[in-house]
Amino acid sequence: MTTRRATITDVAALAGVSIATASKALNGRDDVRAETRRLVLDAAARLSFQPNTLARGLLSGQTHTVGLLTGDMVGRFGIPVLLGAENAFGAGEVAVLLCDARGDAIREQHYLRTLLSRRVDGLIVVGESTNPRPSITRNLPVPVVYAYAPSEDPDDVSFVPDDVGGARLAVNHLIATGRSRIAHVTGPADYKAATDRAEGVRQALAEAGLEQAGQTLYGAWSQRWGRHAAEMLLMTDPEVDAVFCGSDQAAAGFIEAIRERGRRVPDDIAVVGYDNWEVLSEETRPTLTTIDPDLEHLGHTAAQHLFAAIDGKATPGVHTLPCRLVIRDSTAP
Amino acid sequence: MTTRRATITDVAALAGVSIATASKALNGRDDVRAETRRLVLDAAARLSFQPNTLARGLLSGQTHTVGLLTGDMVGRFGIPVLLGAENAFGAGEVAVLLCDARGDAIREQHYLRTLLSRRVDGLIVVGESTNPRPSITRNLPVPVVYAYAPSEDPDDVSFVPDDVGGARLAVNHLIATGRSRIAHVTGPADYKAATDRAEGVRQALAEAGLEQAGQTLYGAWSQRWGRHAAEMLLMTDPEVDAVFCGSDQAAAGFIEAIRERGRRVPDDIAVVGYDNWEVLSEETRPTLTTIDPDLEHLGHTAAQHLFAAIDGKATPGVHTLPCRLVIRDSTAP
DNA sequence: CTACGTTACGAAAACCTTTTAGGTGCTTTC
DNA sequence: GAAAGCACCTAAAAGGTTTTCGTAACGTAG
Repeated sequence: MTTRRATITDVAALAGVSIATASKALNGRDDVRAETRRLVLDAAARLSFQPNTLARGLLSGQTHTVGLLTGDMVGRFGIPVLLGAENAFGAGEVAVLLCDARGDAIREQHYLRTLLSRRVDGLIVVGESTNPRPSITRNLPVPVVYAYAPSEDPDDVSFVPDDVGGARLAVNHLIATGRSRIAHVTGPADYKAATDRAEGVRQALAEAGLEQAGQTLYGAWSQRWGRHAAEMLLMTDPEVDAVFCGSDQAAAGFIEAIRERGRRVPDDIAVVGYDNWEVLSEETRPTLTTIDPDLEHLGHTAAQHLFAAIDGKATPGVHTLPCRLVIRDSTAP
Repeated sequence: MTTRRATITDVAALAGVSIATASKALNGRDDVRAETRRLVLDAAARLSFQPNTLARGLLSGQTHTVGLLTGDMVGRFGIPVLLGAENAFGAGEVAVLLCDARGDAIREQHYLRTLLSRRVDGLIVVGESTNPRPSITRNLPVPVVYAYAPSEDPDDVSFVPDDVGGARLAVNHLIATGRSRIAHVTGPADYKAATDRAEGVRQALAEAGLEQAGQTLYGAWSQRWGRHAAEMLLMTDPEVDAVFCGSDQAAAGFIEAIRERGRRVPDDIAVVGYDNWEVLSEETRPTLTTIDPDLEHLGHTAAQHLFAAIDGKATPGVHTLPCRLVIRDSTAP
């Protein structure tokens, strides 16, 4: 099994040429006769030669490798971002070094050193919430792009989903389907995602000249909170005809609870969720209209801008990426 | 920002010693006076020197990098395995190159070449189901470990969860809490996970001298199927007093459907799920007793055995790792 | 004083590839 | 017939680090 791997020297020797010629033949450069090239290629194939990327990188200073530093991969939101990024890199012949710091700043520093000593060409930092996070860009010899969680430093390059816009999409859809008593149930108030979405609700209702039904109910992202919020809302605002929930989980709980109390969805109350987490949004009864933050696309975009930054064309600032409305049965007319 | 990075030559020059001495000082070898070492370390710190891992790897032939080749990361099961592996590697100063082949054999070959040309020390292949997958080990110059999906070649090193044992755990728990009319609802019959669990059910019931309530119901892994199966089961075997579901999703649907038909959980019917997918198992009412396949541990173990294989101590064969029973309210006595 | 051992350091080779700067033999041009 | 141009190839350097071996200085034993 572990026979020494063939080097370009072996290939050159077998082909009967110098290593310089072998290199040129293998890399498709001209200055080499067609017949000679065939000779070299044959030799390479016979030895199943694979160029040593390390040597190449050592020479060129470019490793075609990027570091993917995630704060906490256990959560649900980092994964699609990571996936989109990996996809974009893979297509560009760039390899991805994965580092999960697990929310530990010490570990993050450690990984950062590791990545730099491996001479990555760039870094992408994926957060688990949209709350801004400390910048690591200072004094770094490589470009950095932040995805999902933006950097606290506005001069860094960050990509975040447009939570305000997503909420507006949801509310406008509810208005368009004839609802006018619209409530908002969402996650903890210390999540920027929650306050941003609440702001989007405010904007959309104001533009339509409508009053929000009750206060925004901040709680948790869970199904349990959705059930609880439903009970509260049916007591305080019984005439509500639509609810926009800040997560699909809350929406699922909400639907479950109001169904048990005999309200029909969407006939009595229309419900919109957030995240388009399909294991939930396609399994509720009725299936759930929701906002898809398009995280895979976000990861992809972040990766592409990292490429640009590596080529010296950075685009500083916090870039906001649009969400999509996915209409299902919980708001059907 | 992009000032040239310091090399060991710069450090040596600043410290006024040769690069050989600098190297020895930095790597903690003896043959260097304490005072000289301090000089070198100071110089390194002042230049914020970071050794170039590429150069080191080129020389030693060891890159301290492993490839993580996943078949399809979109799914739910690969992620925890990957996480466990990443964790084990990170602790061992080994970096992880992440490649998601997205179920495409061509892409997998491409990634494989990439990884080999980057001179990874080893490879870990993470599958998305427990169905055996084609081996890639043939003629590879580095060791490979398969996690979750075993290799078709029994001489390879594979780690899989013990689905038979997990099912036995579930059924024995039901028997221990006094149930005797136990049914089994699970996923598609072309999943080894489904047939293995069905076999575990058969074994546990046989050992206890009990008959299974009805046939094993093969269907899907979804909530929808759980609901559907509940309706079928209440028709054909109304006296059933416990159900073991092959997934938490099916169990959630099952509970929902029988609650709507007035059966109480666990009083009338006890329910056990599979996967311990906490967003579901802790949100059902009542919360769900389930089998935790301990996938993070599986990934961790696979990584450790890859280390061993790199050191020449491979452990061929398919290794089966135990699952854990997590008791919650859906089976409480 | 010679022979030898020890300690601390330096010179140079090695790892593998790409690129630069020639070099050789041939054909074309005036 | 000489100069110039062309096509094809090679030697050597460069990239950053580790390691092996050599060397110098110094002390100790004979």
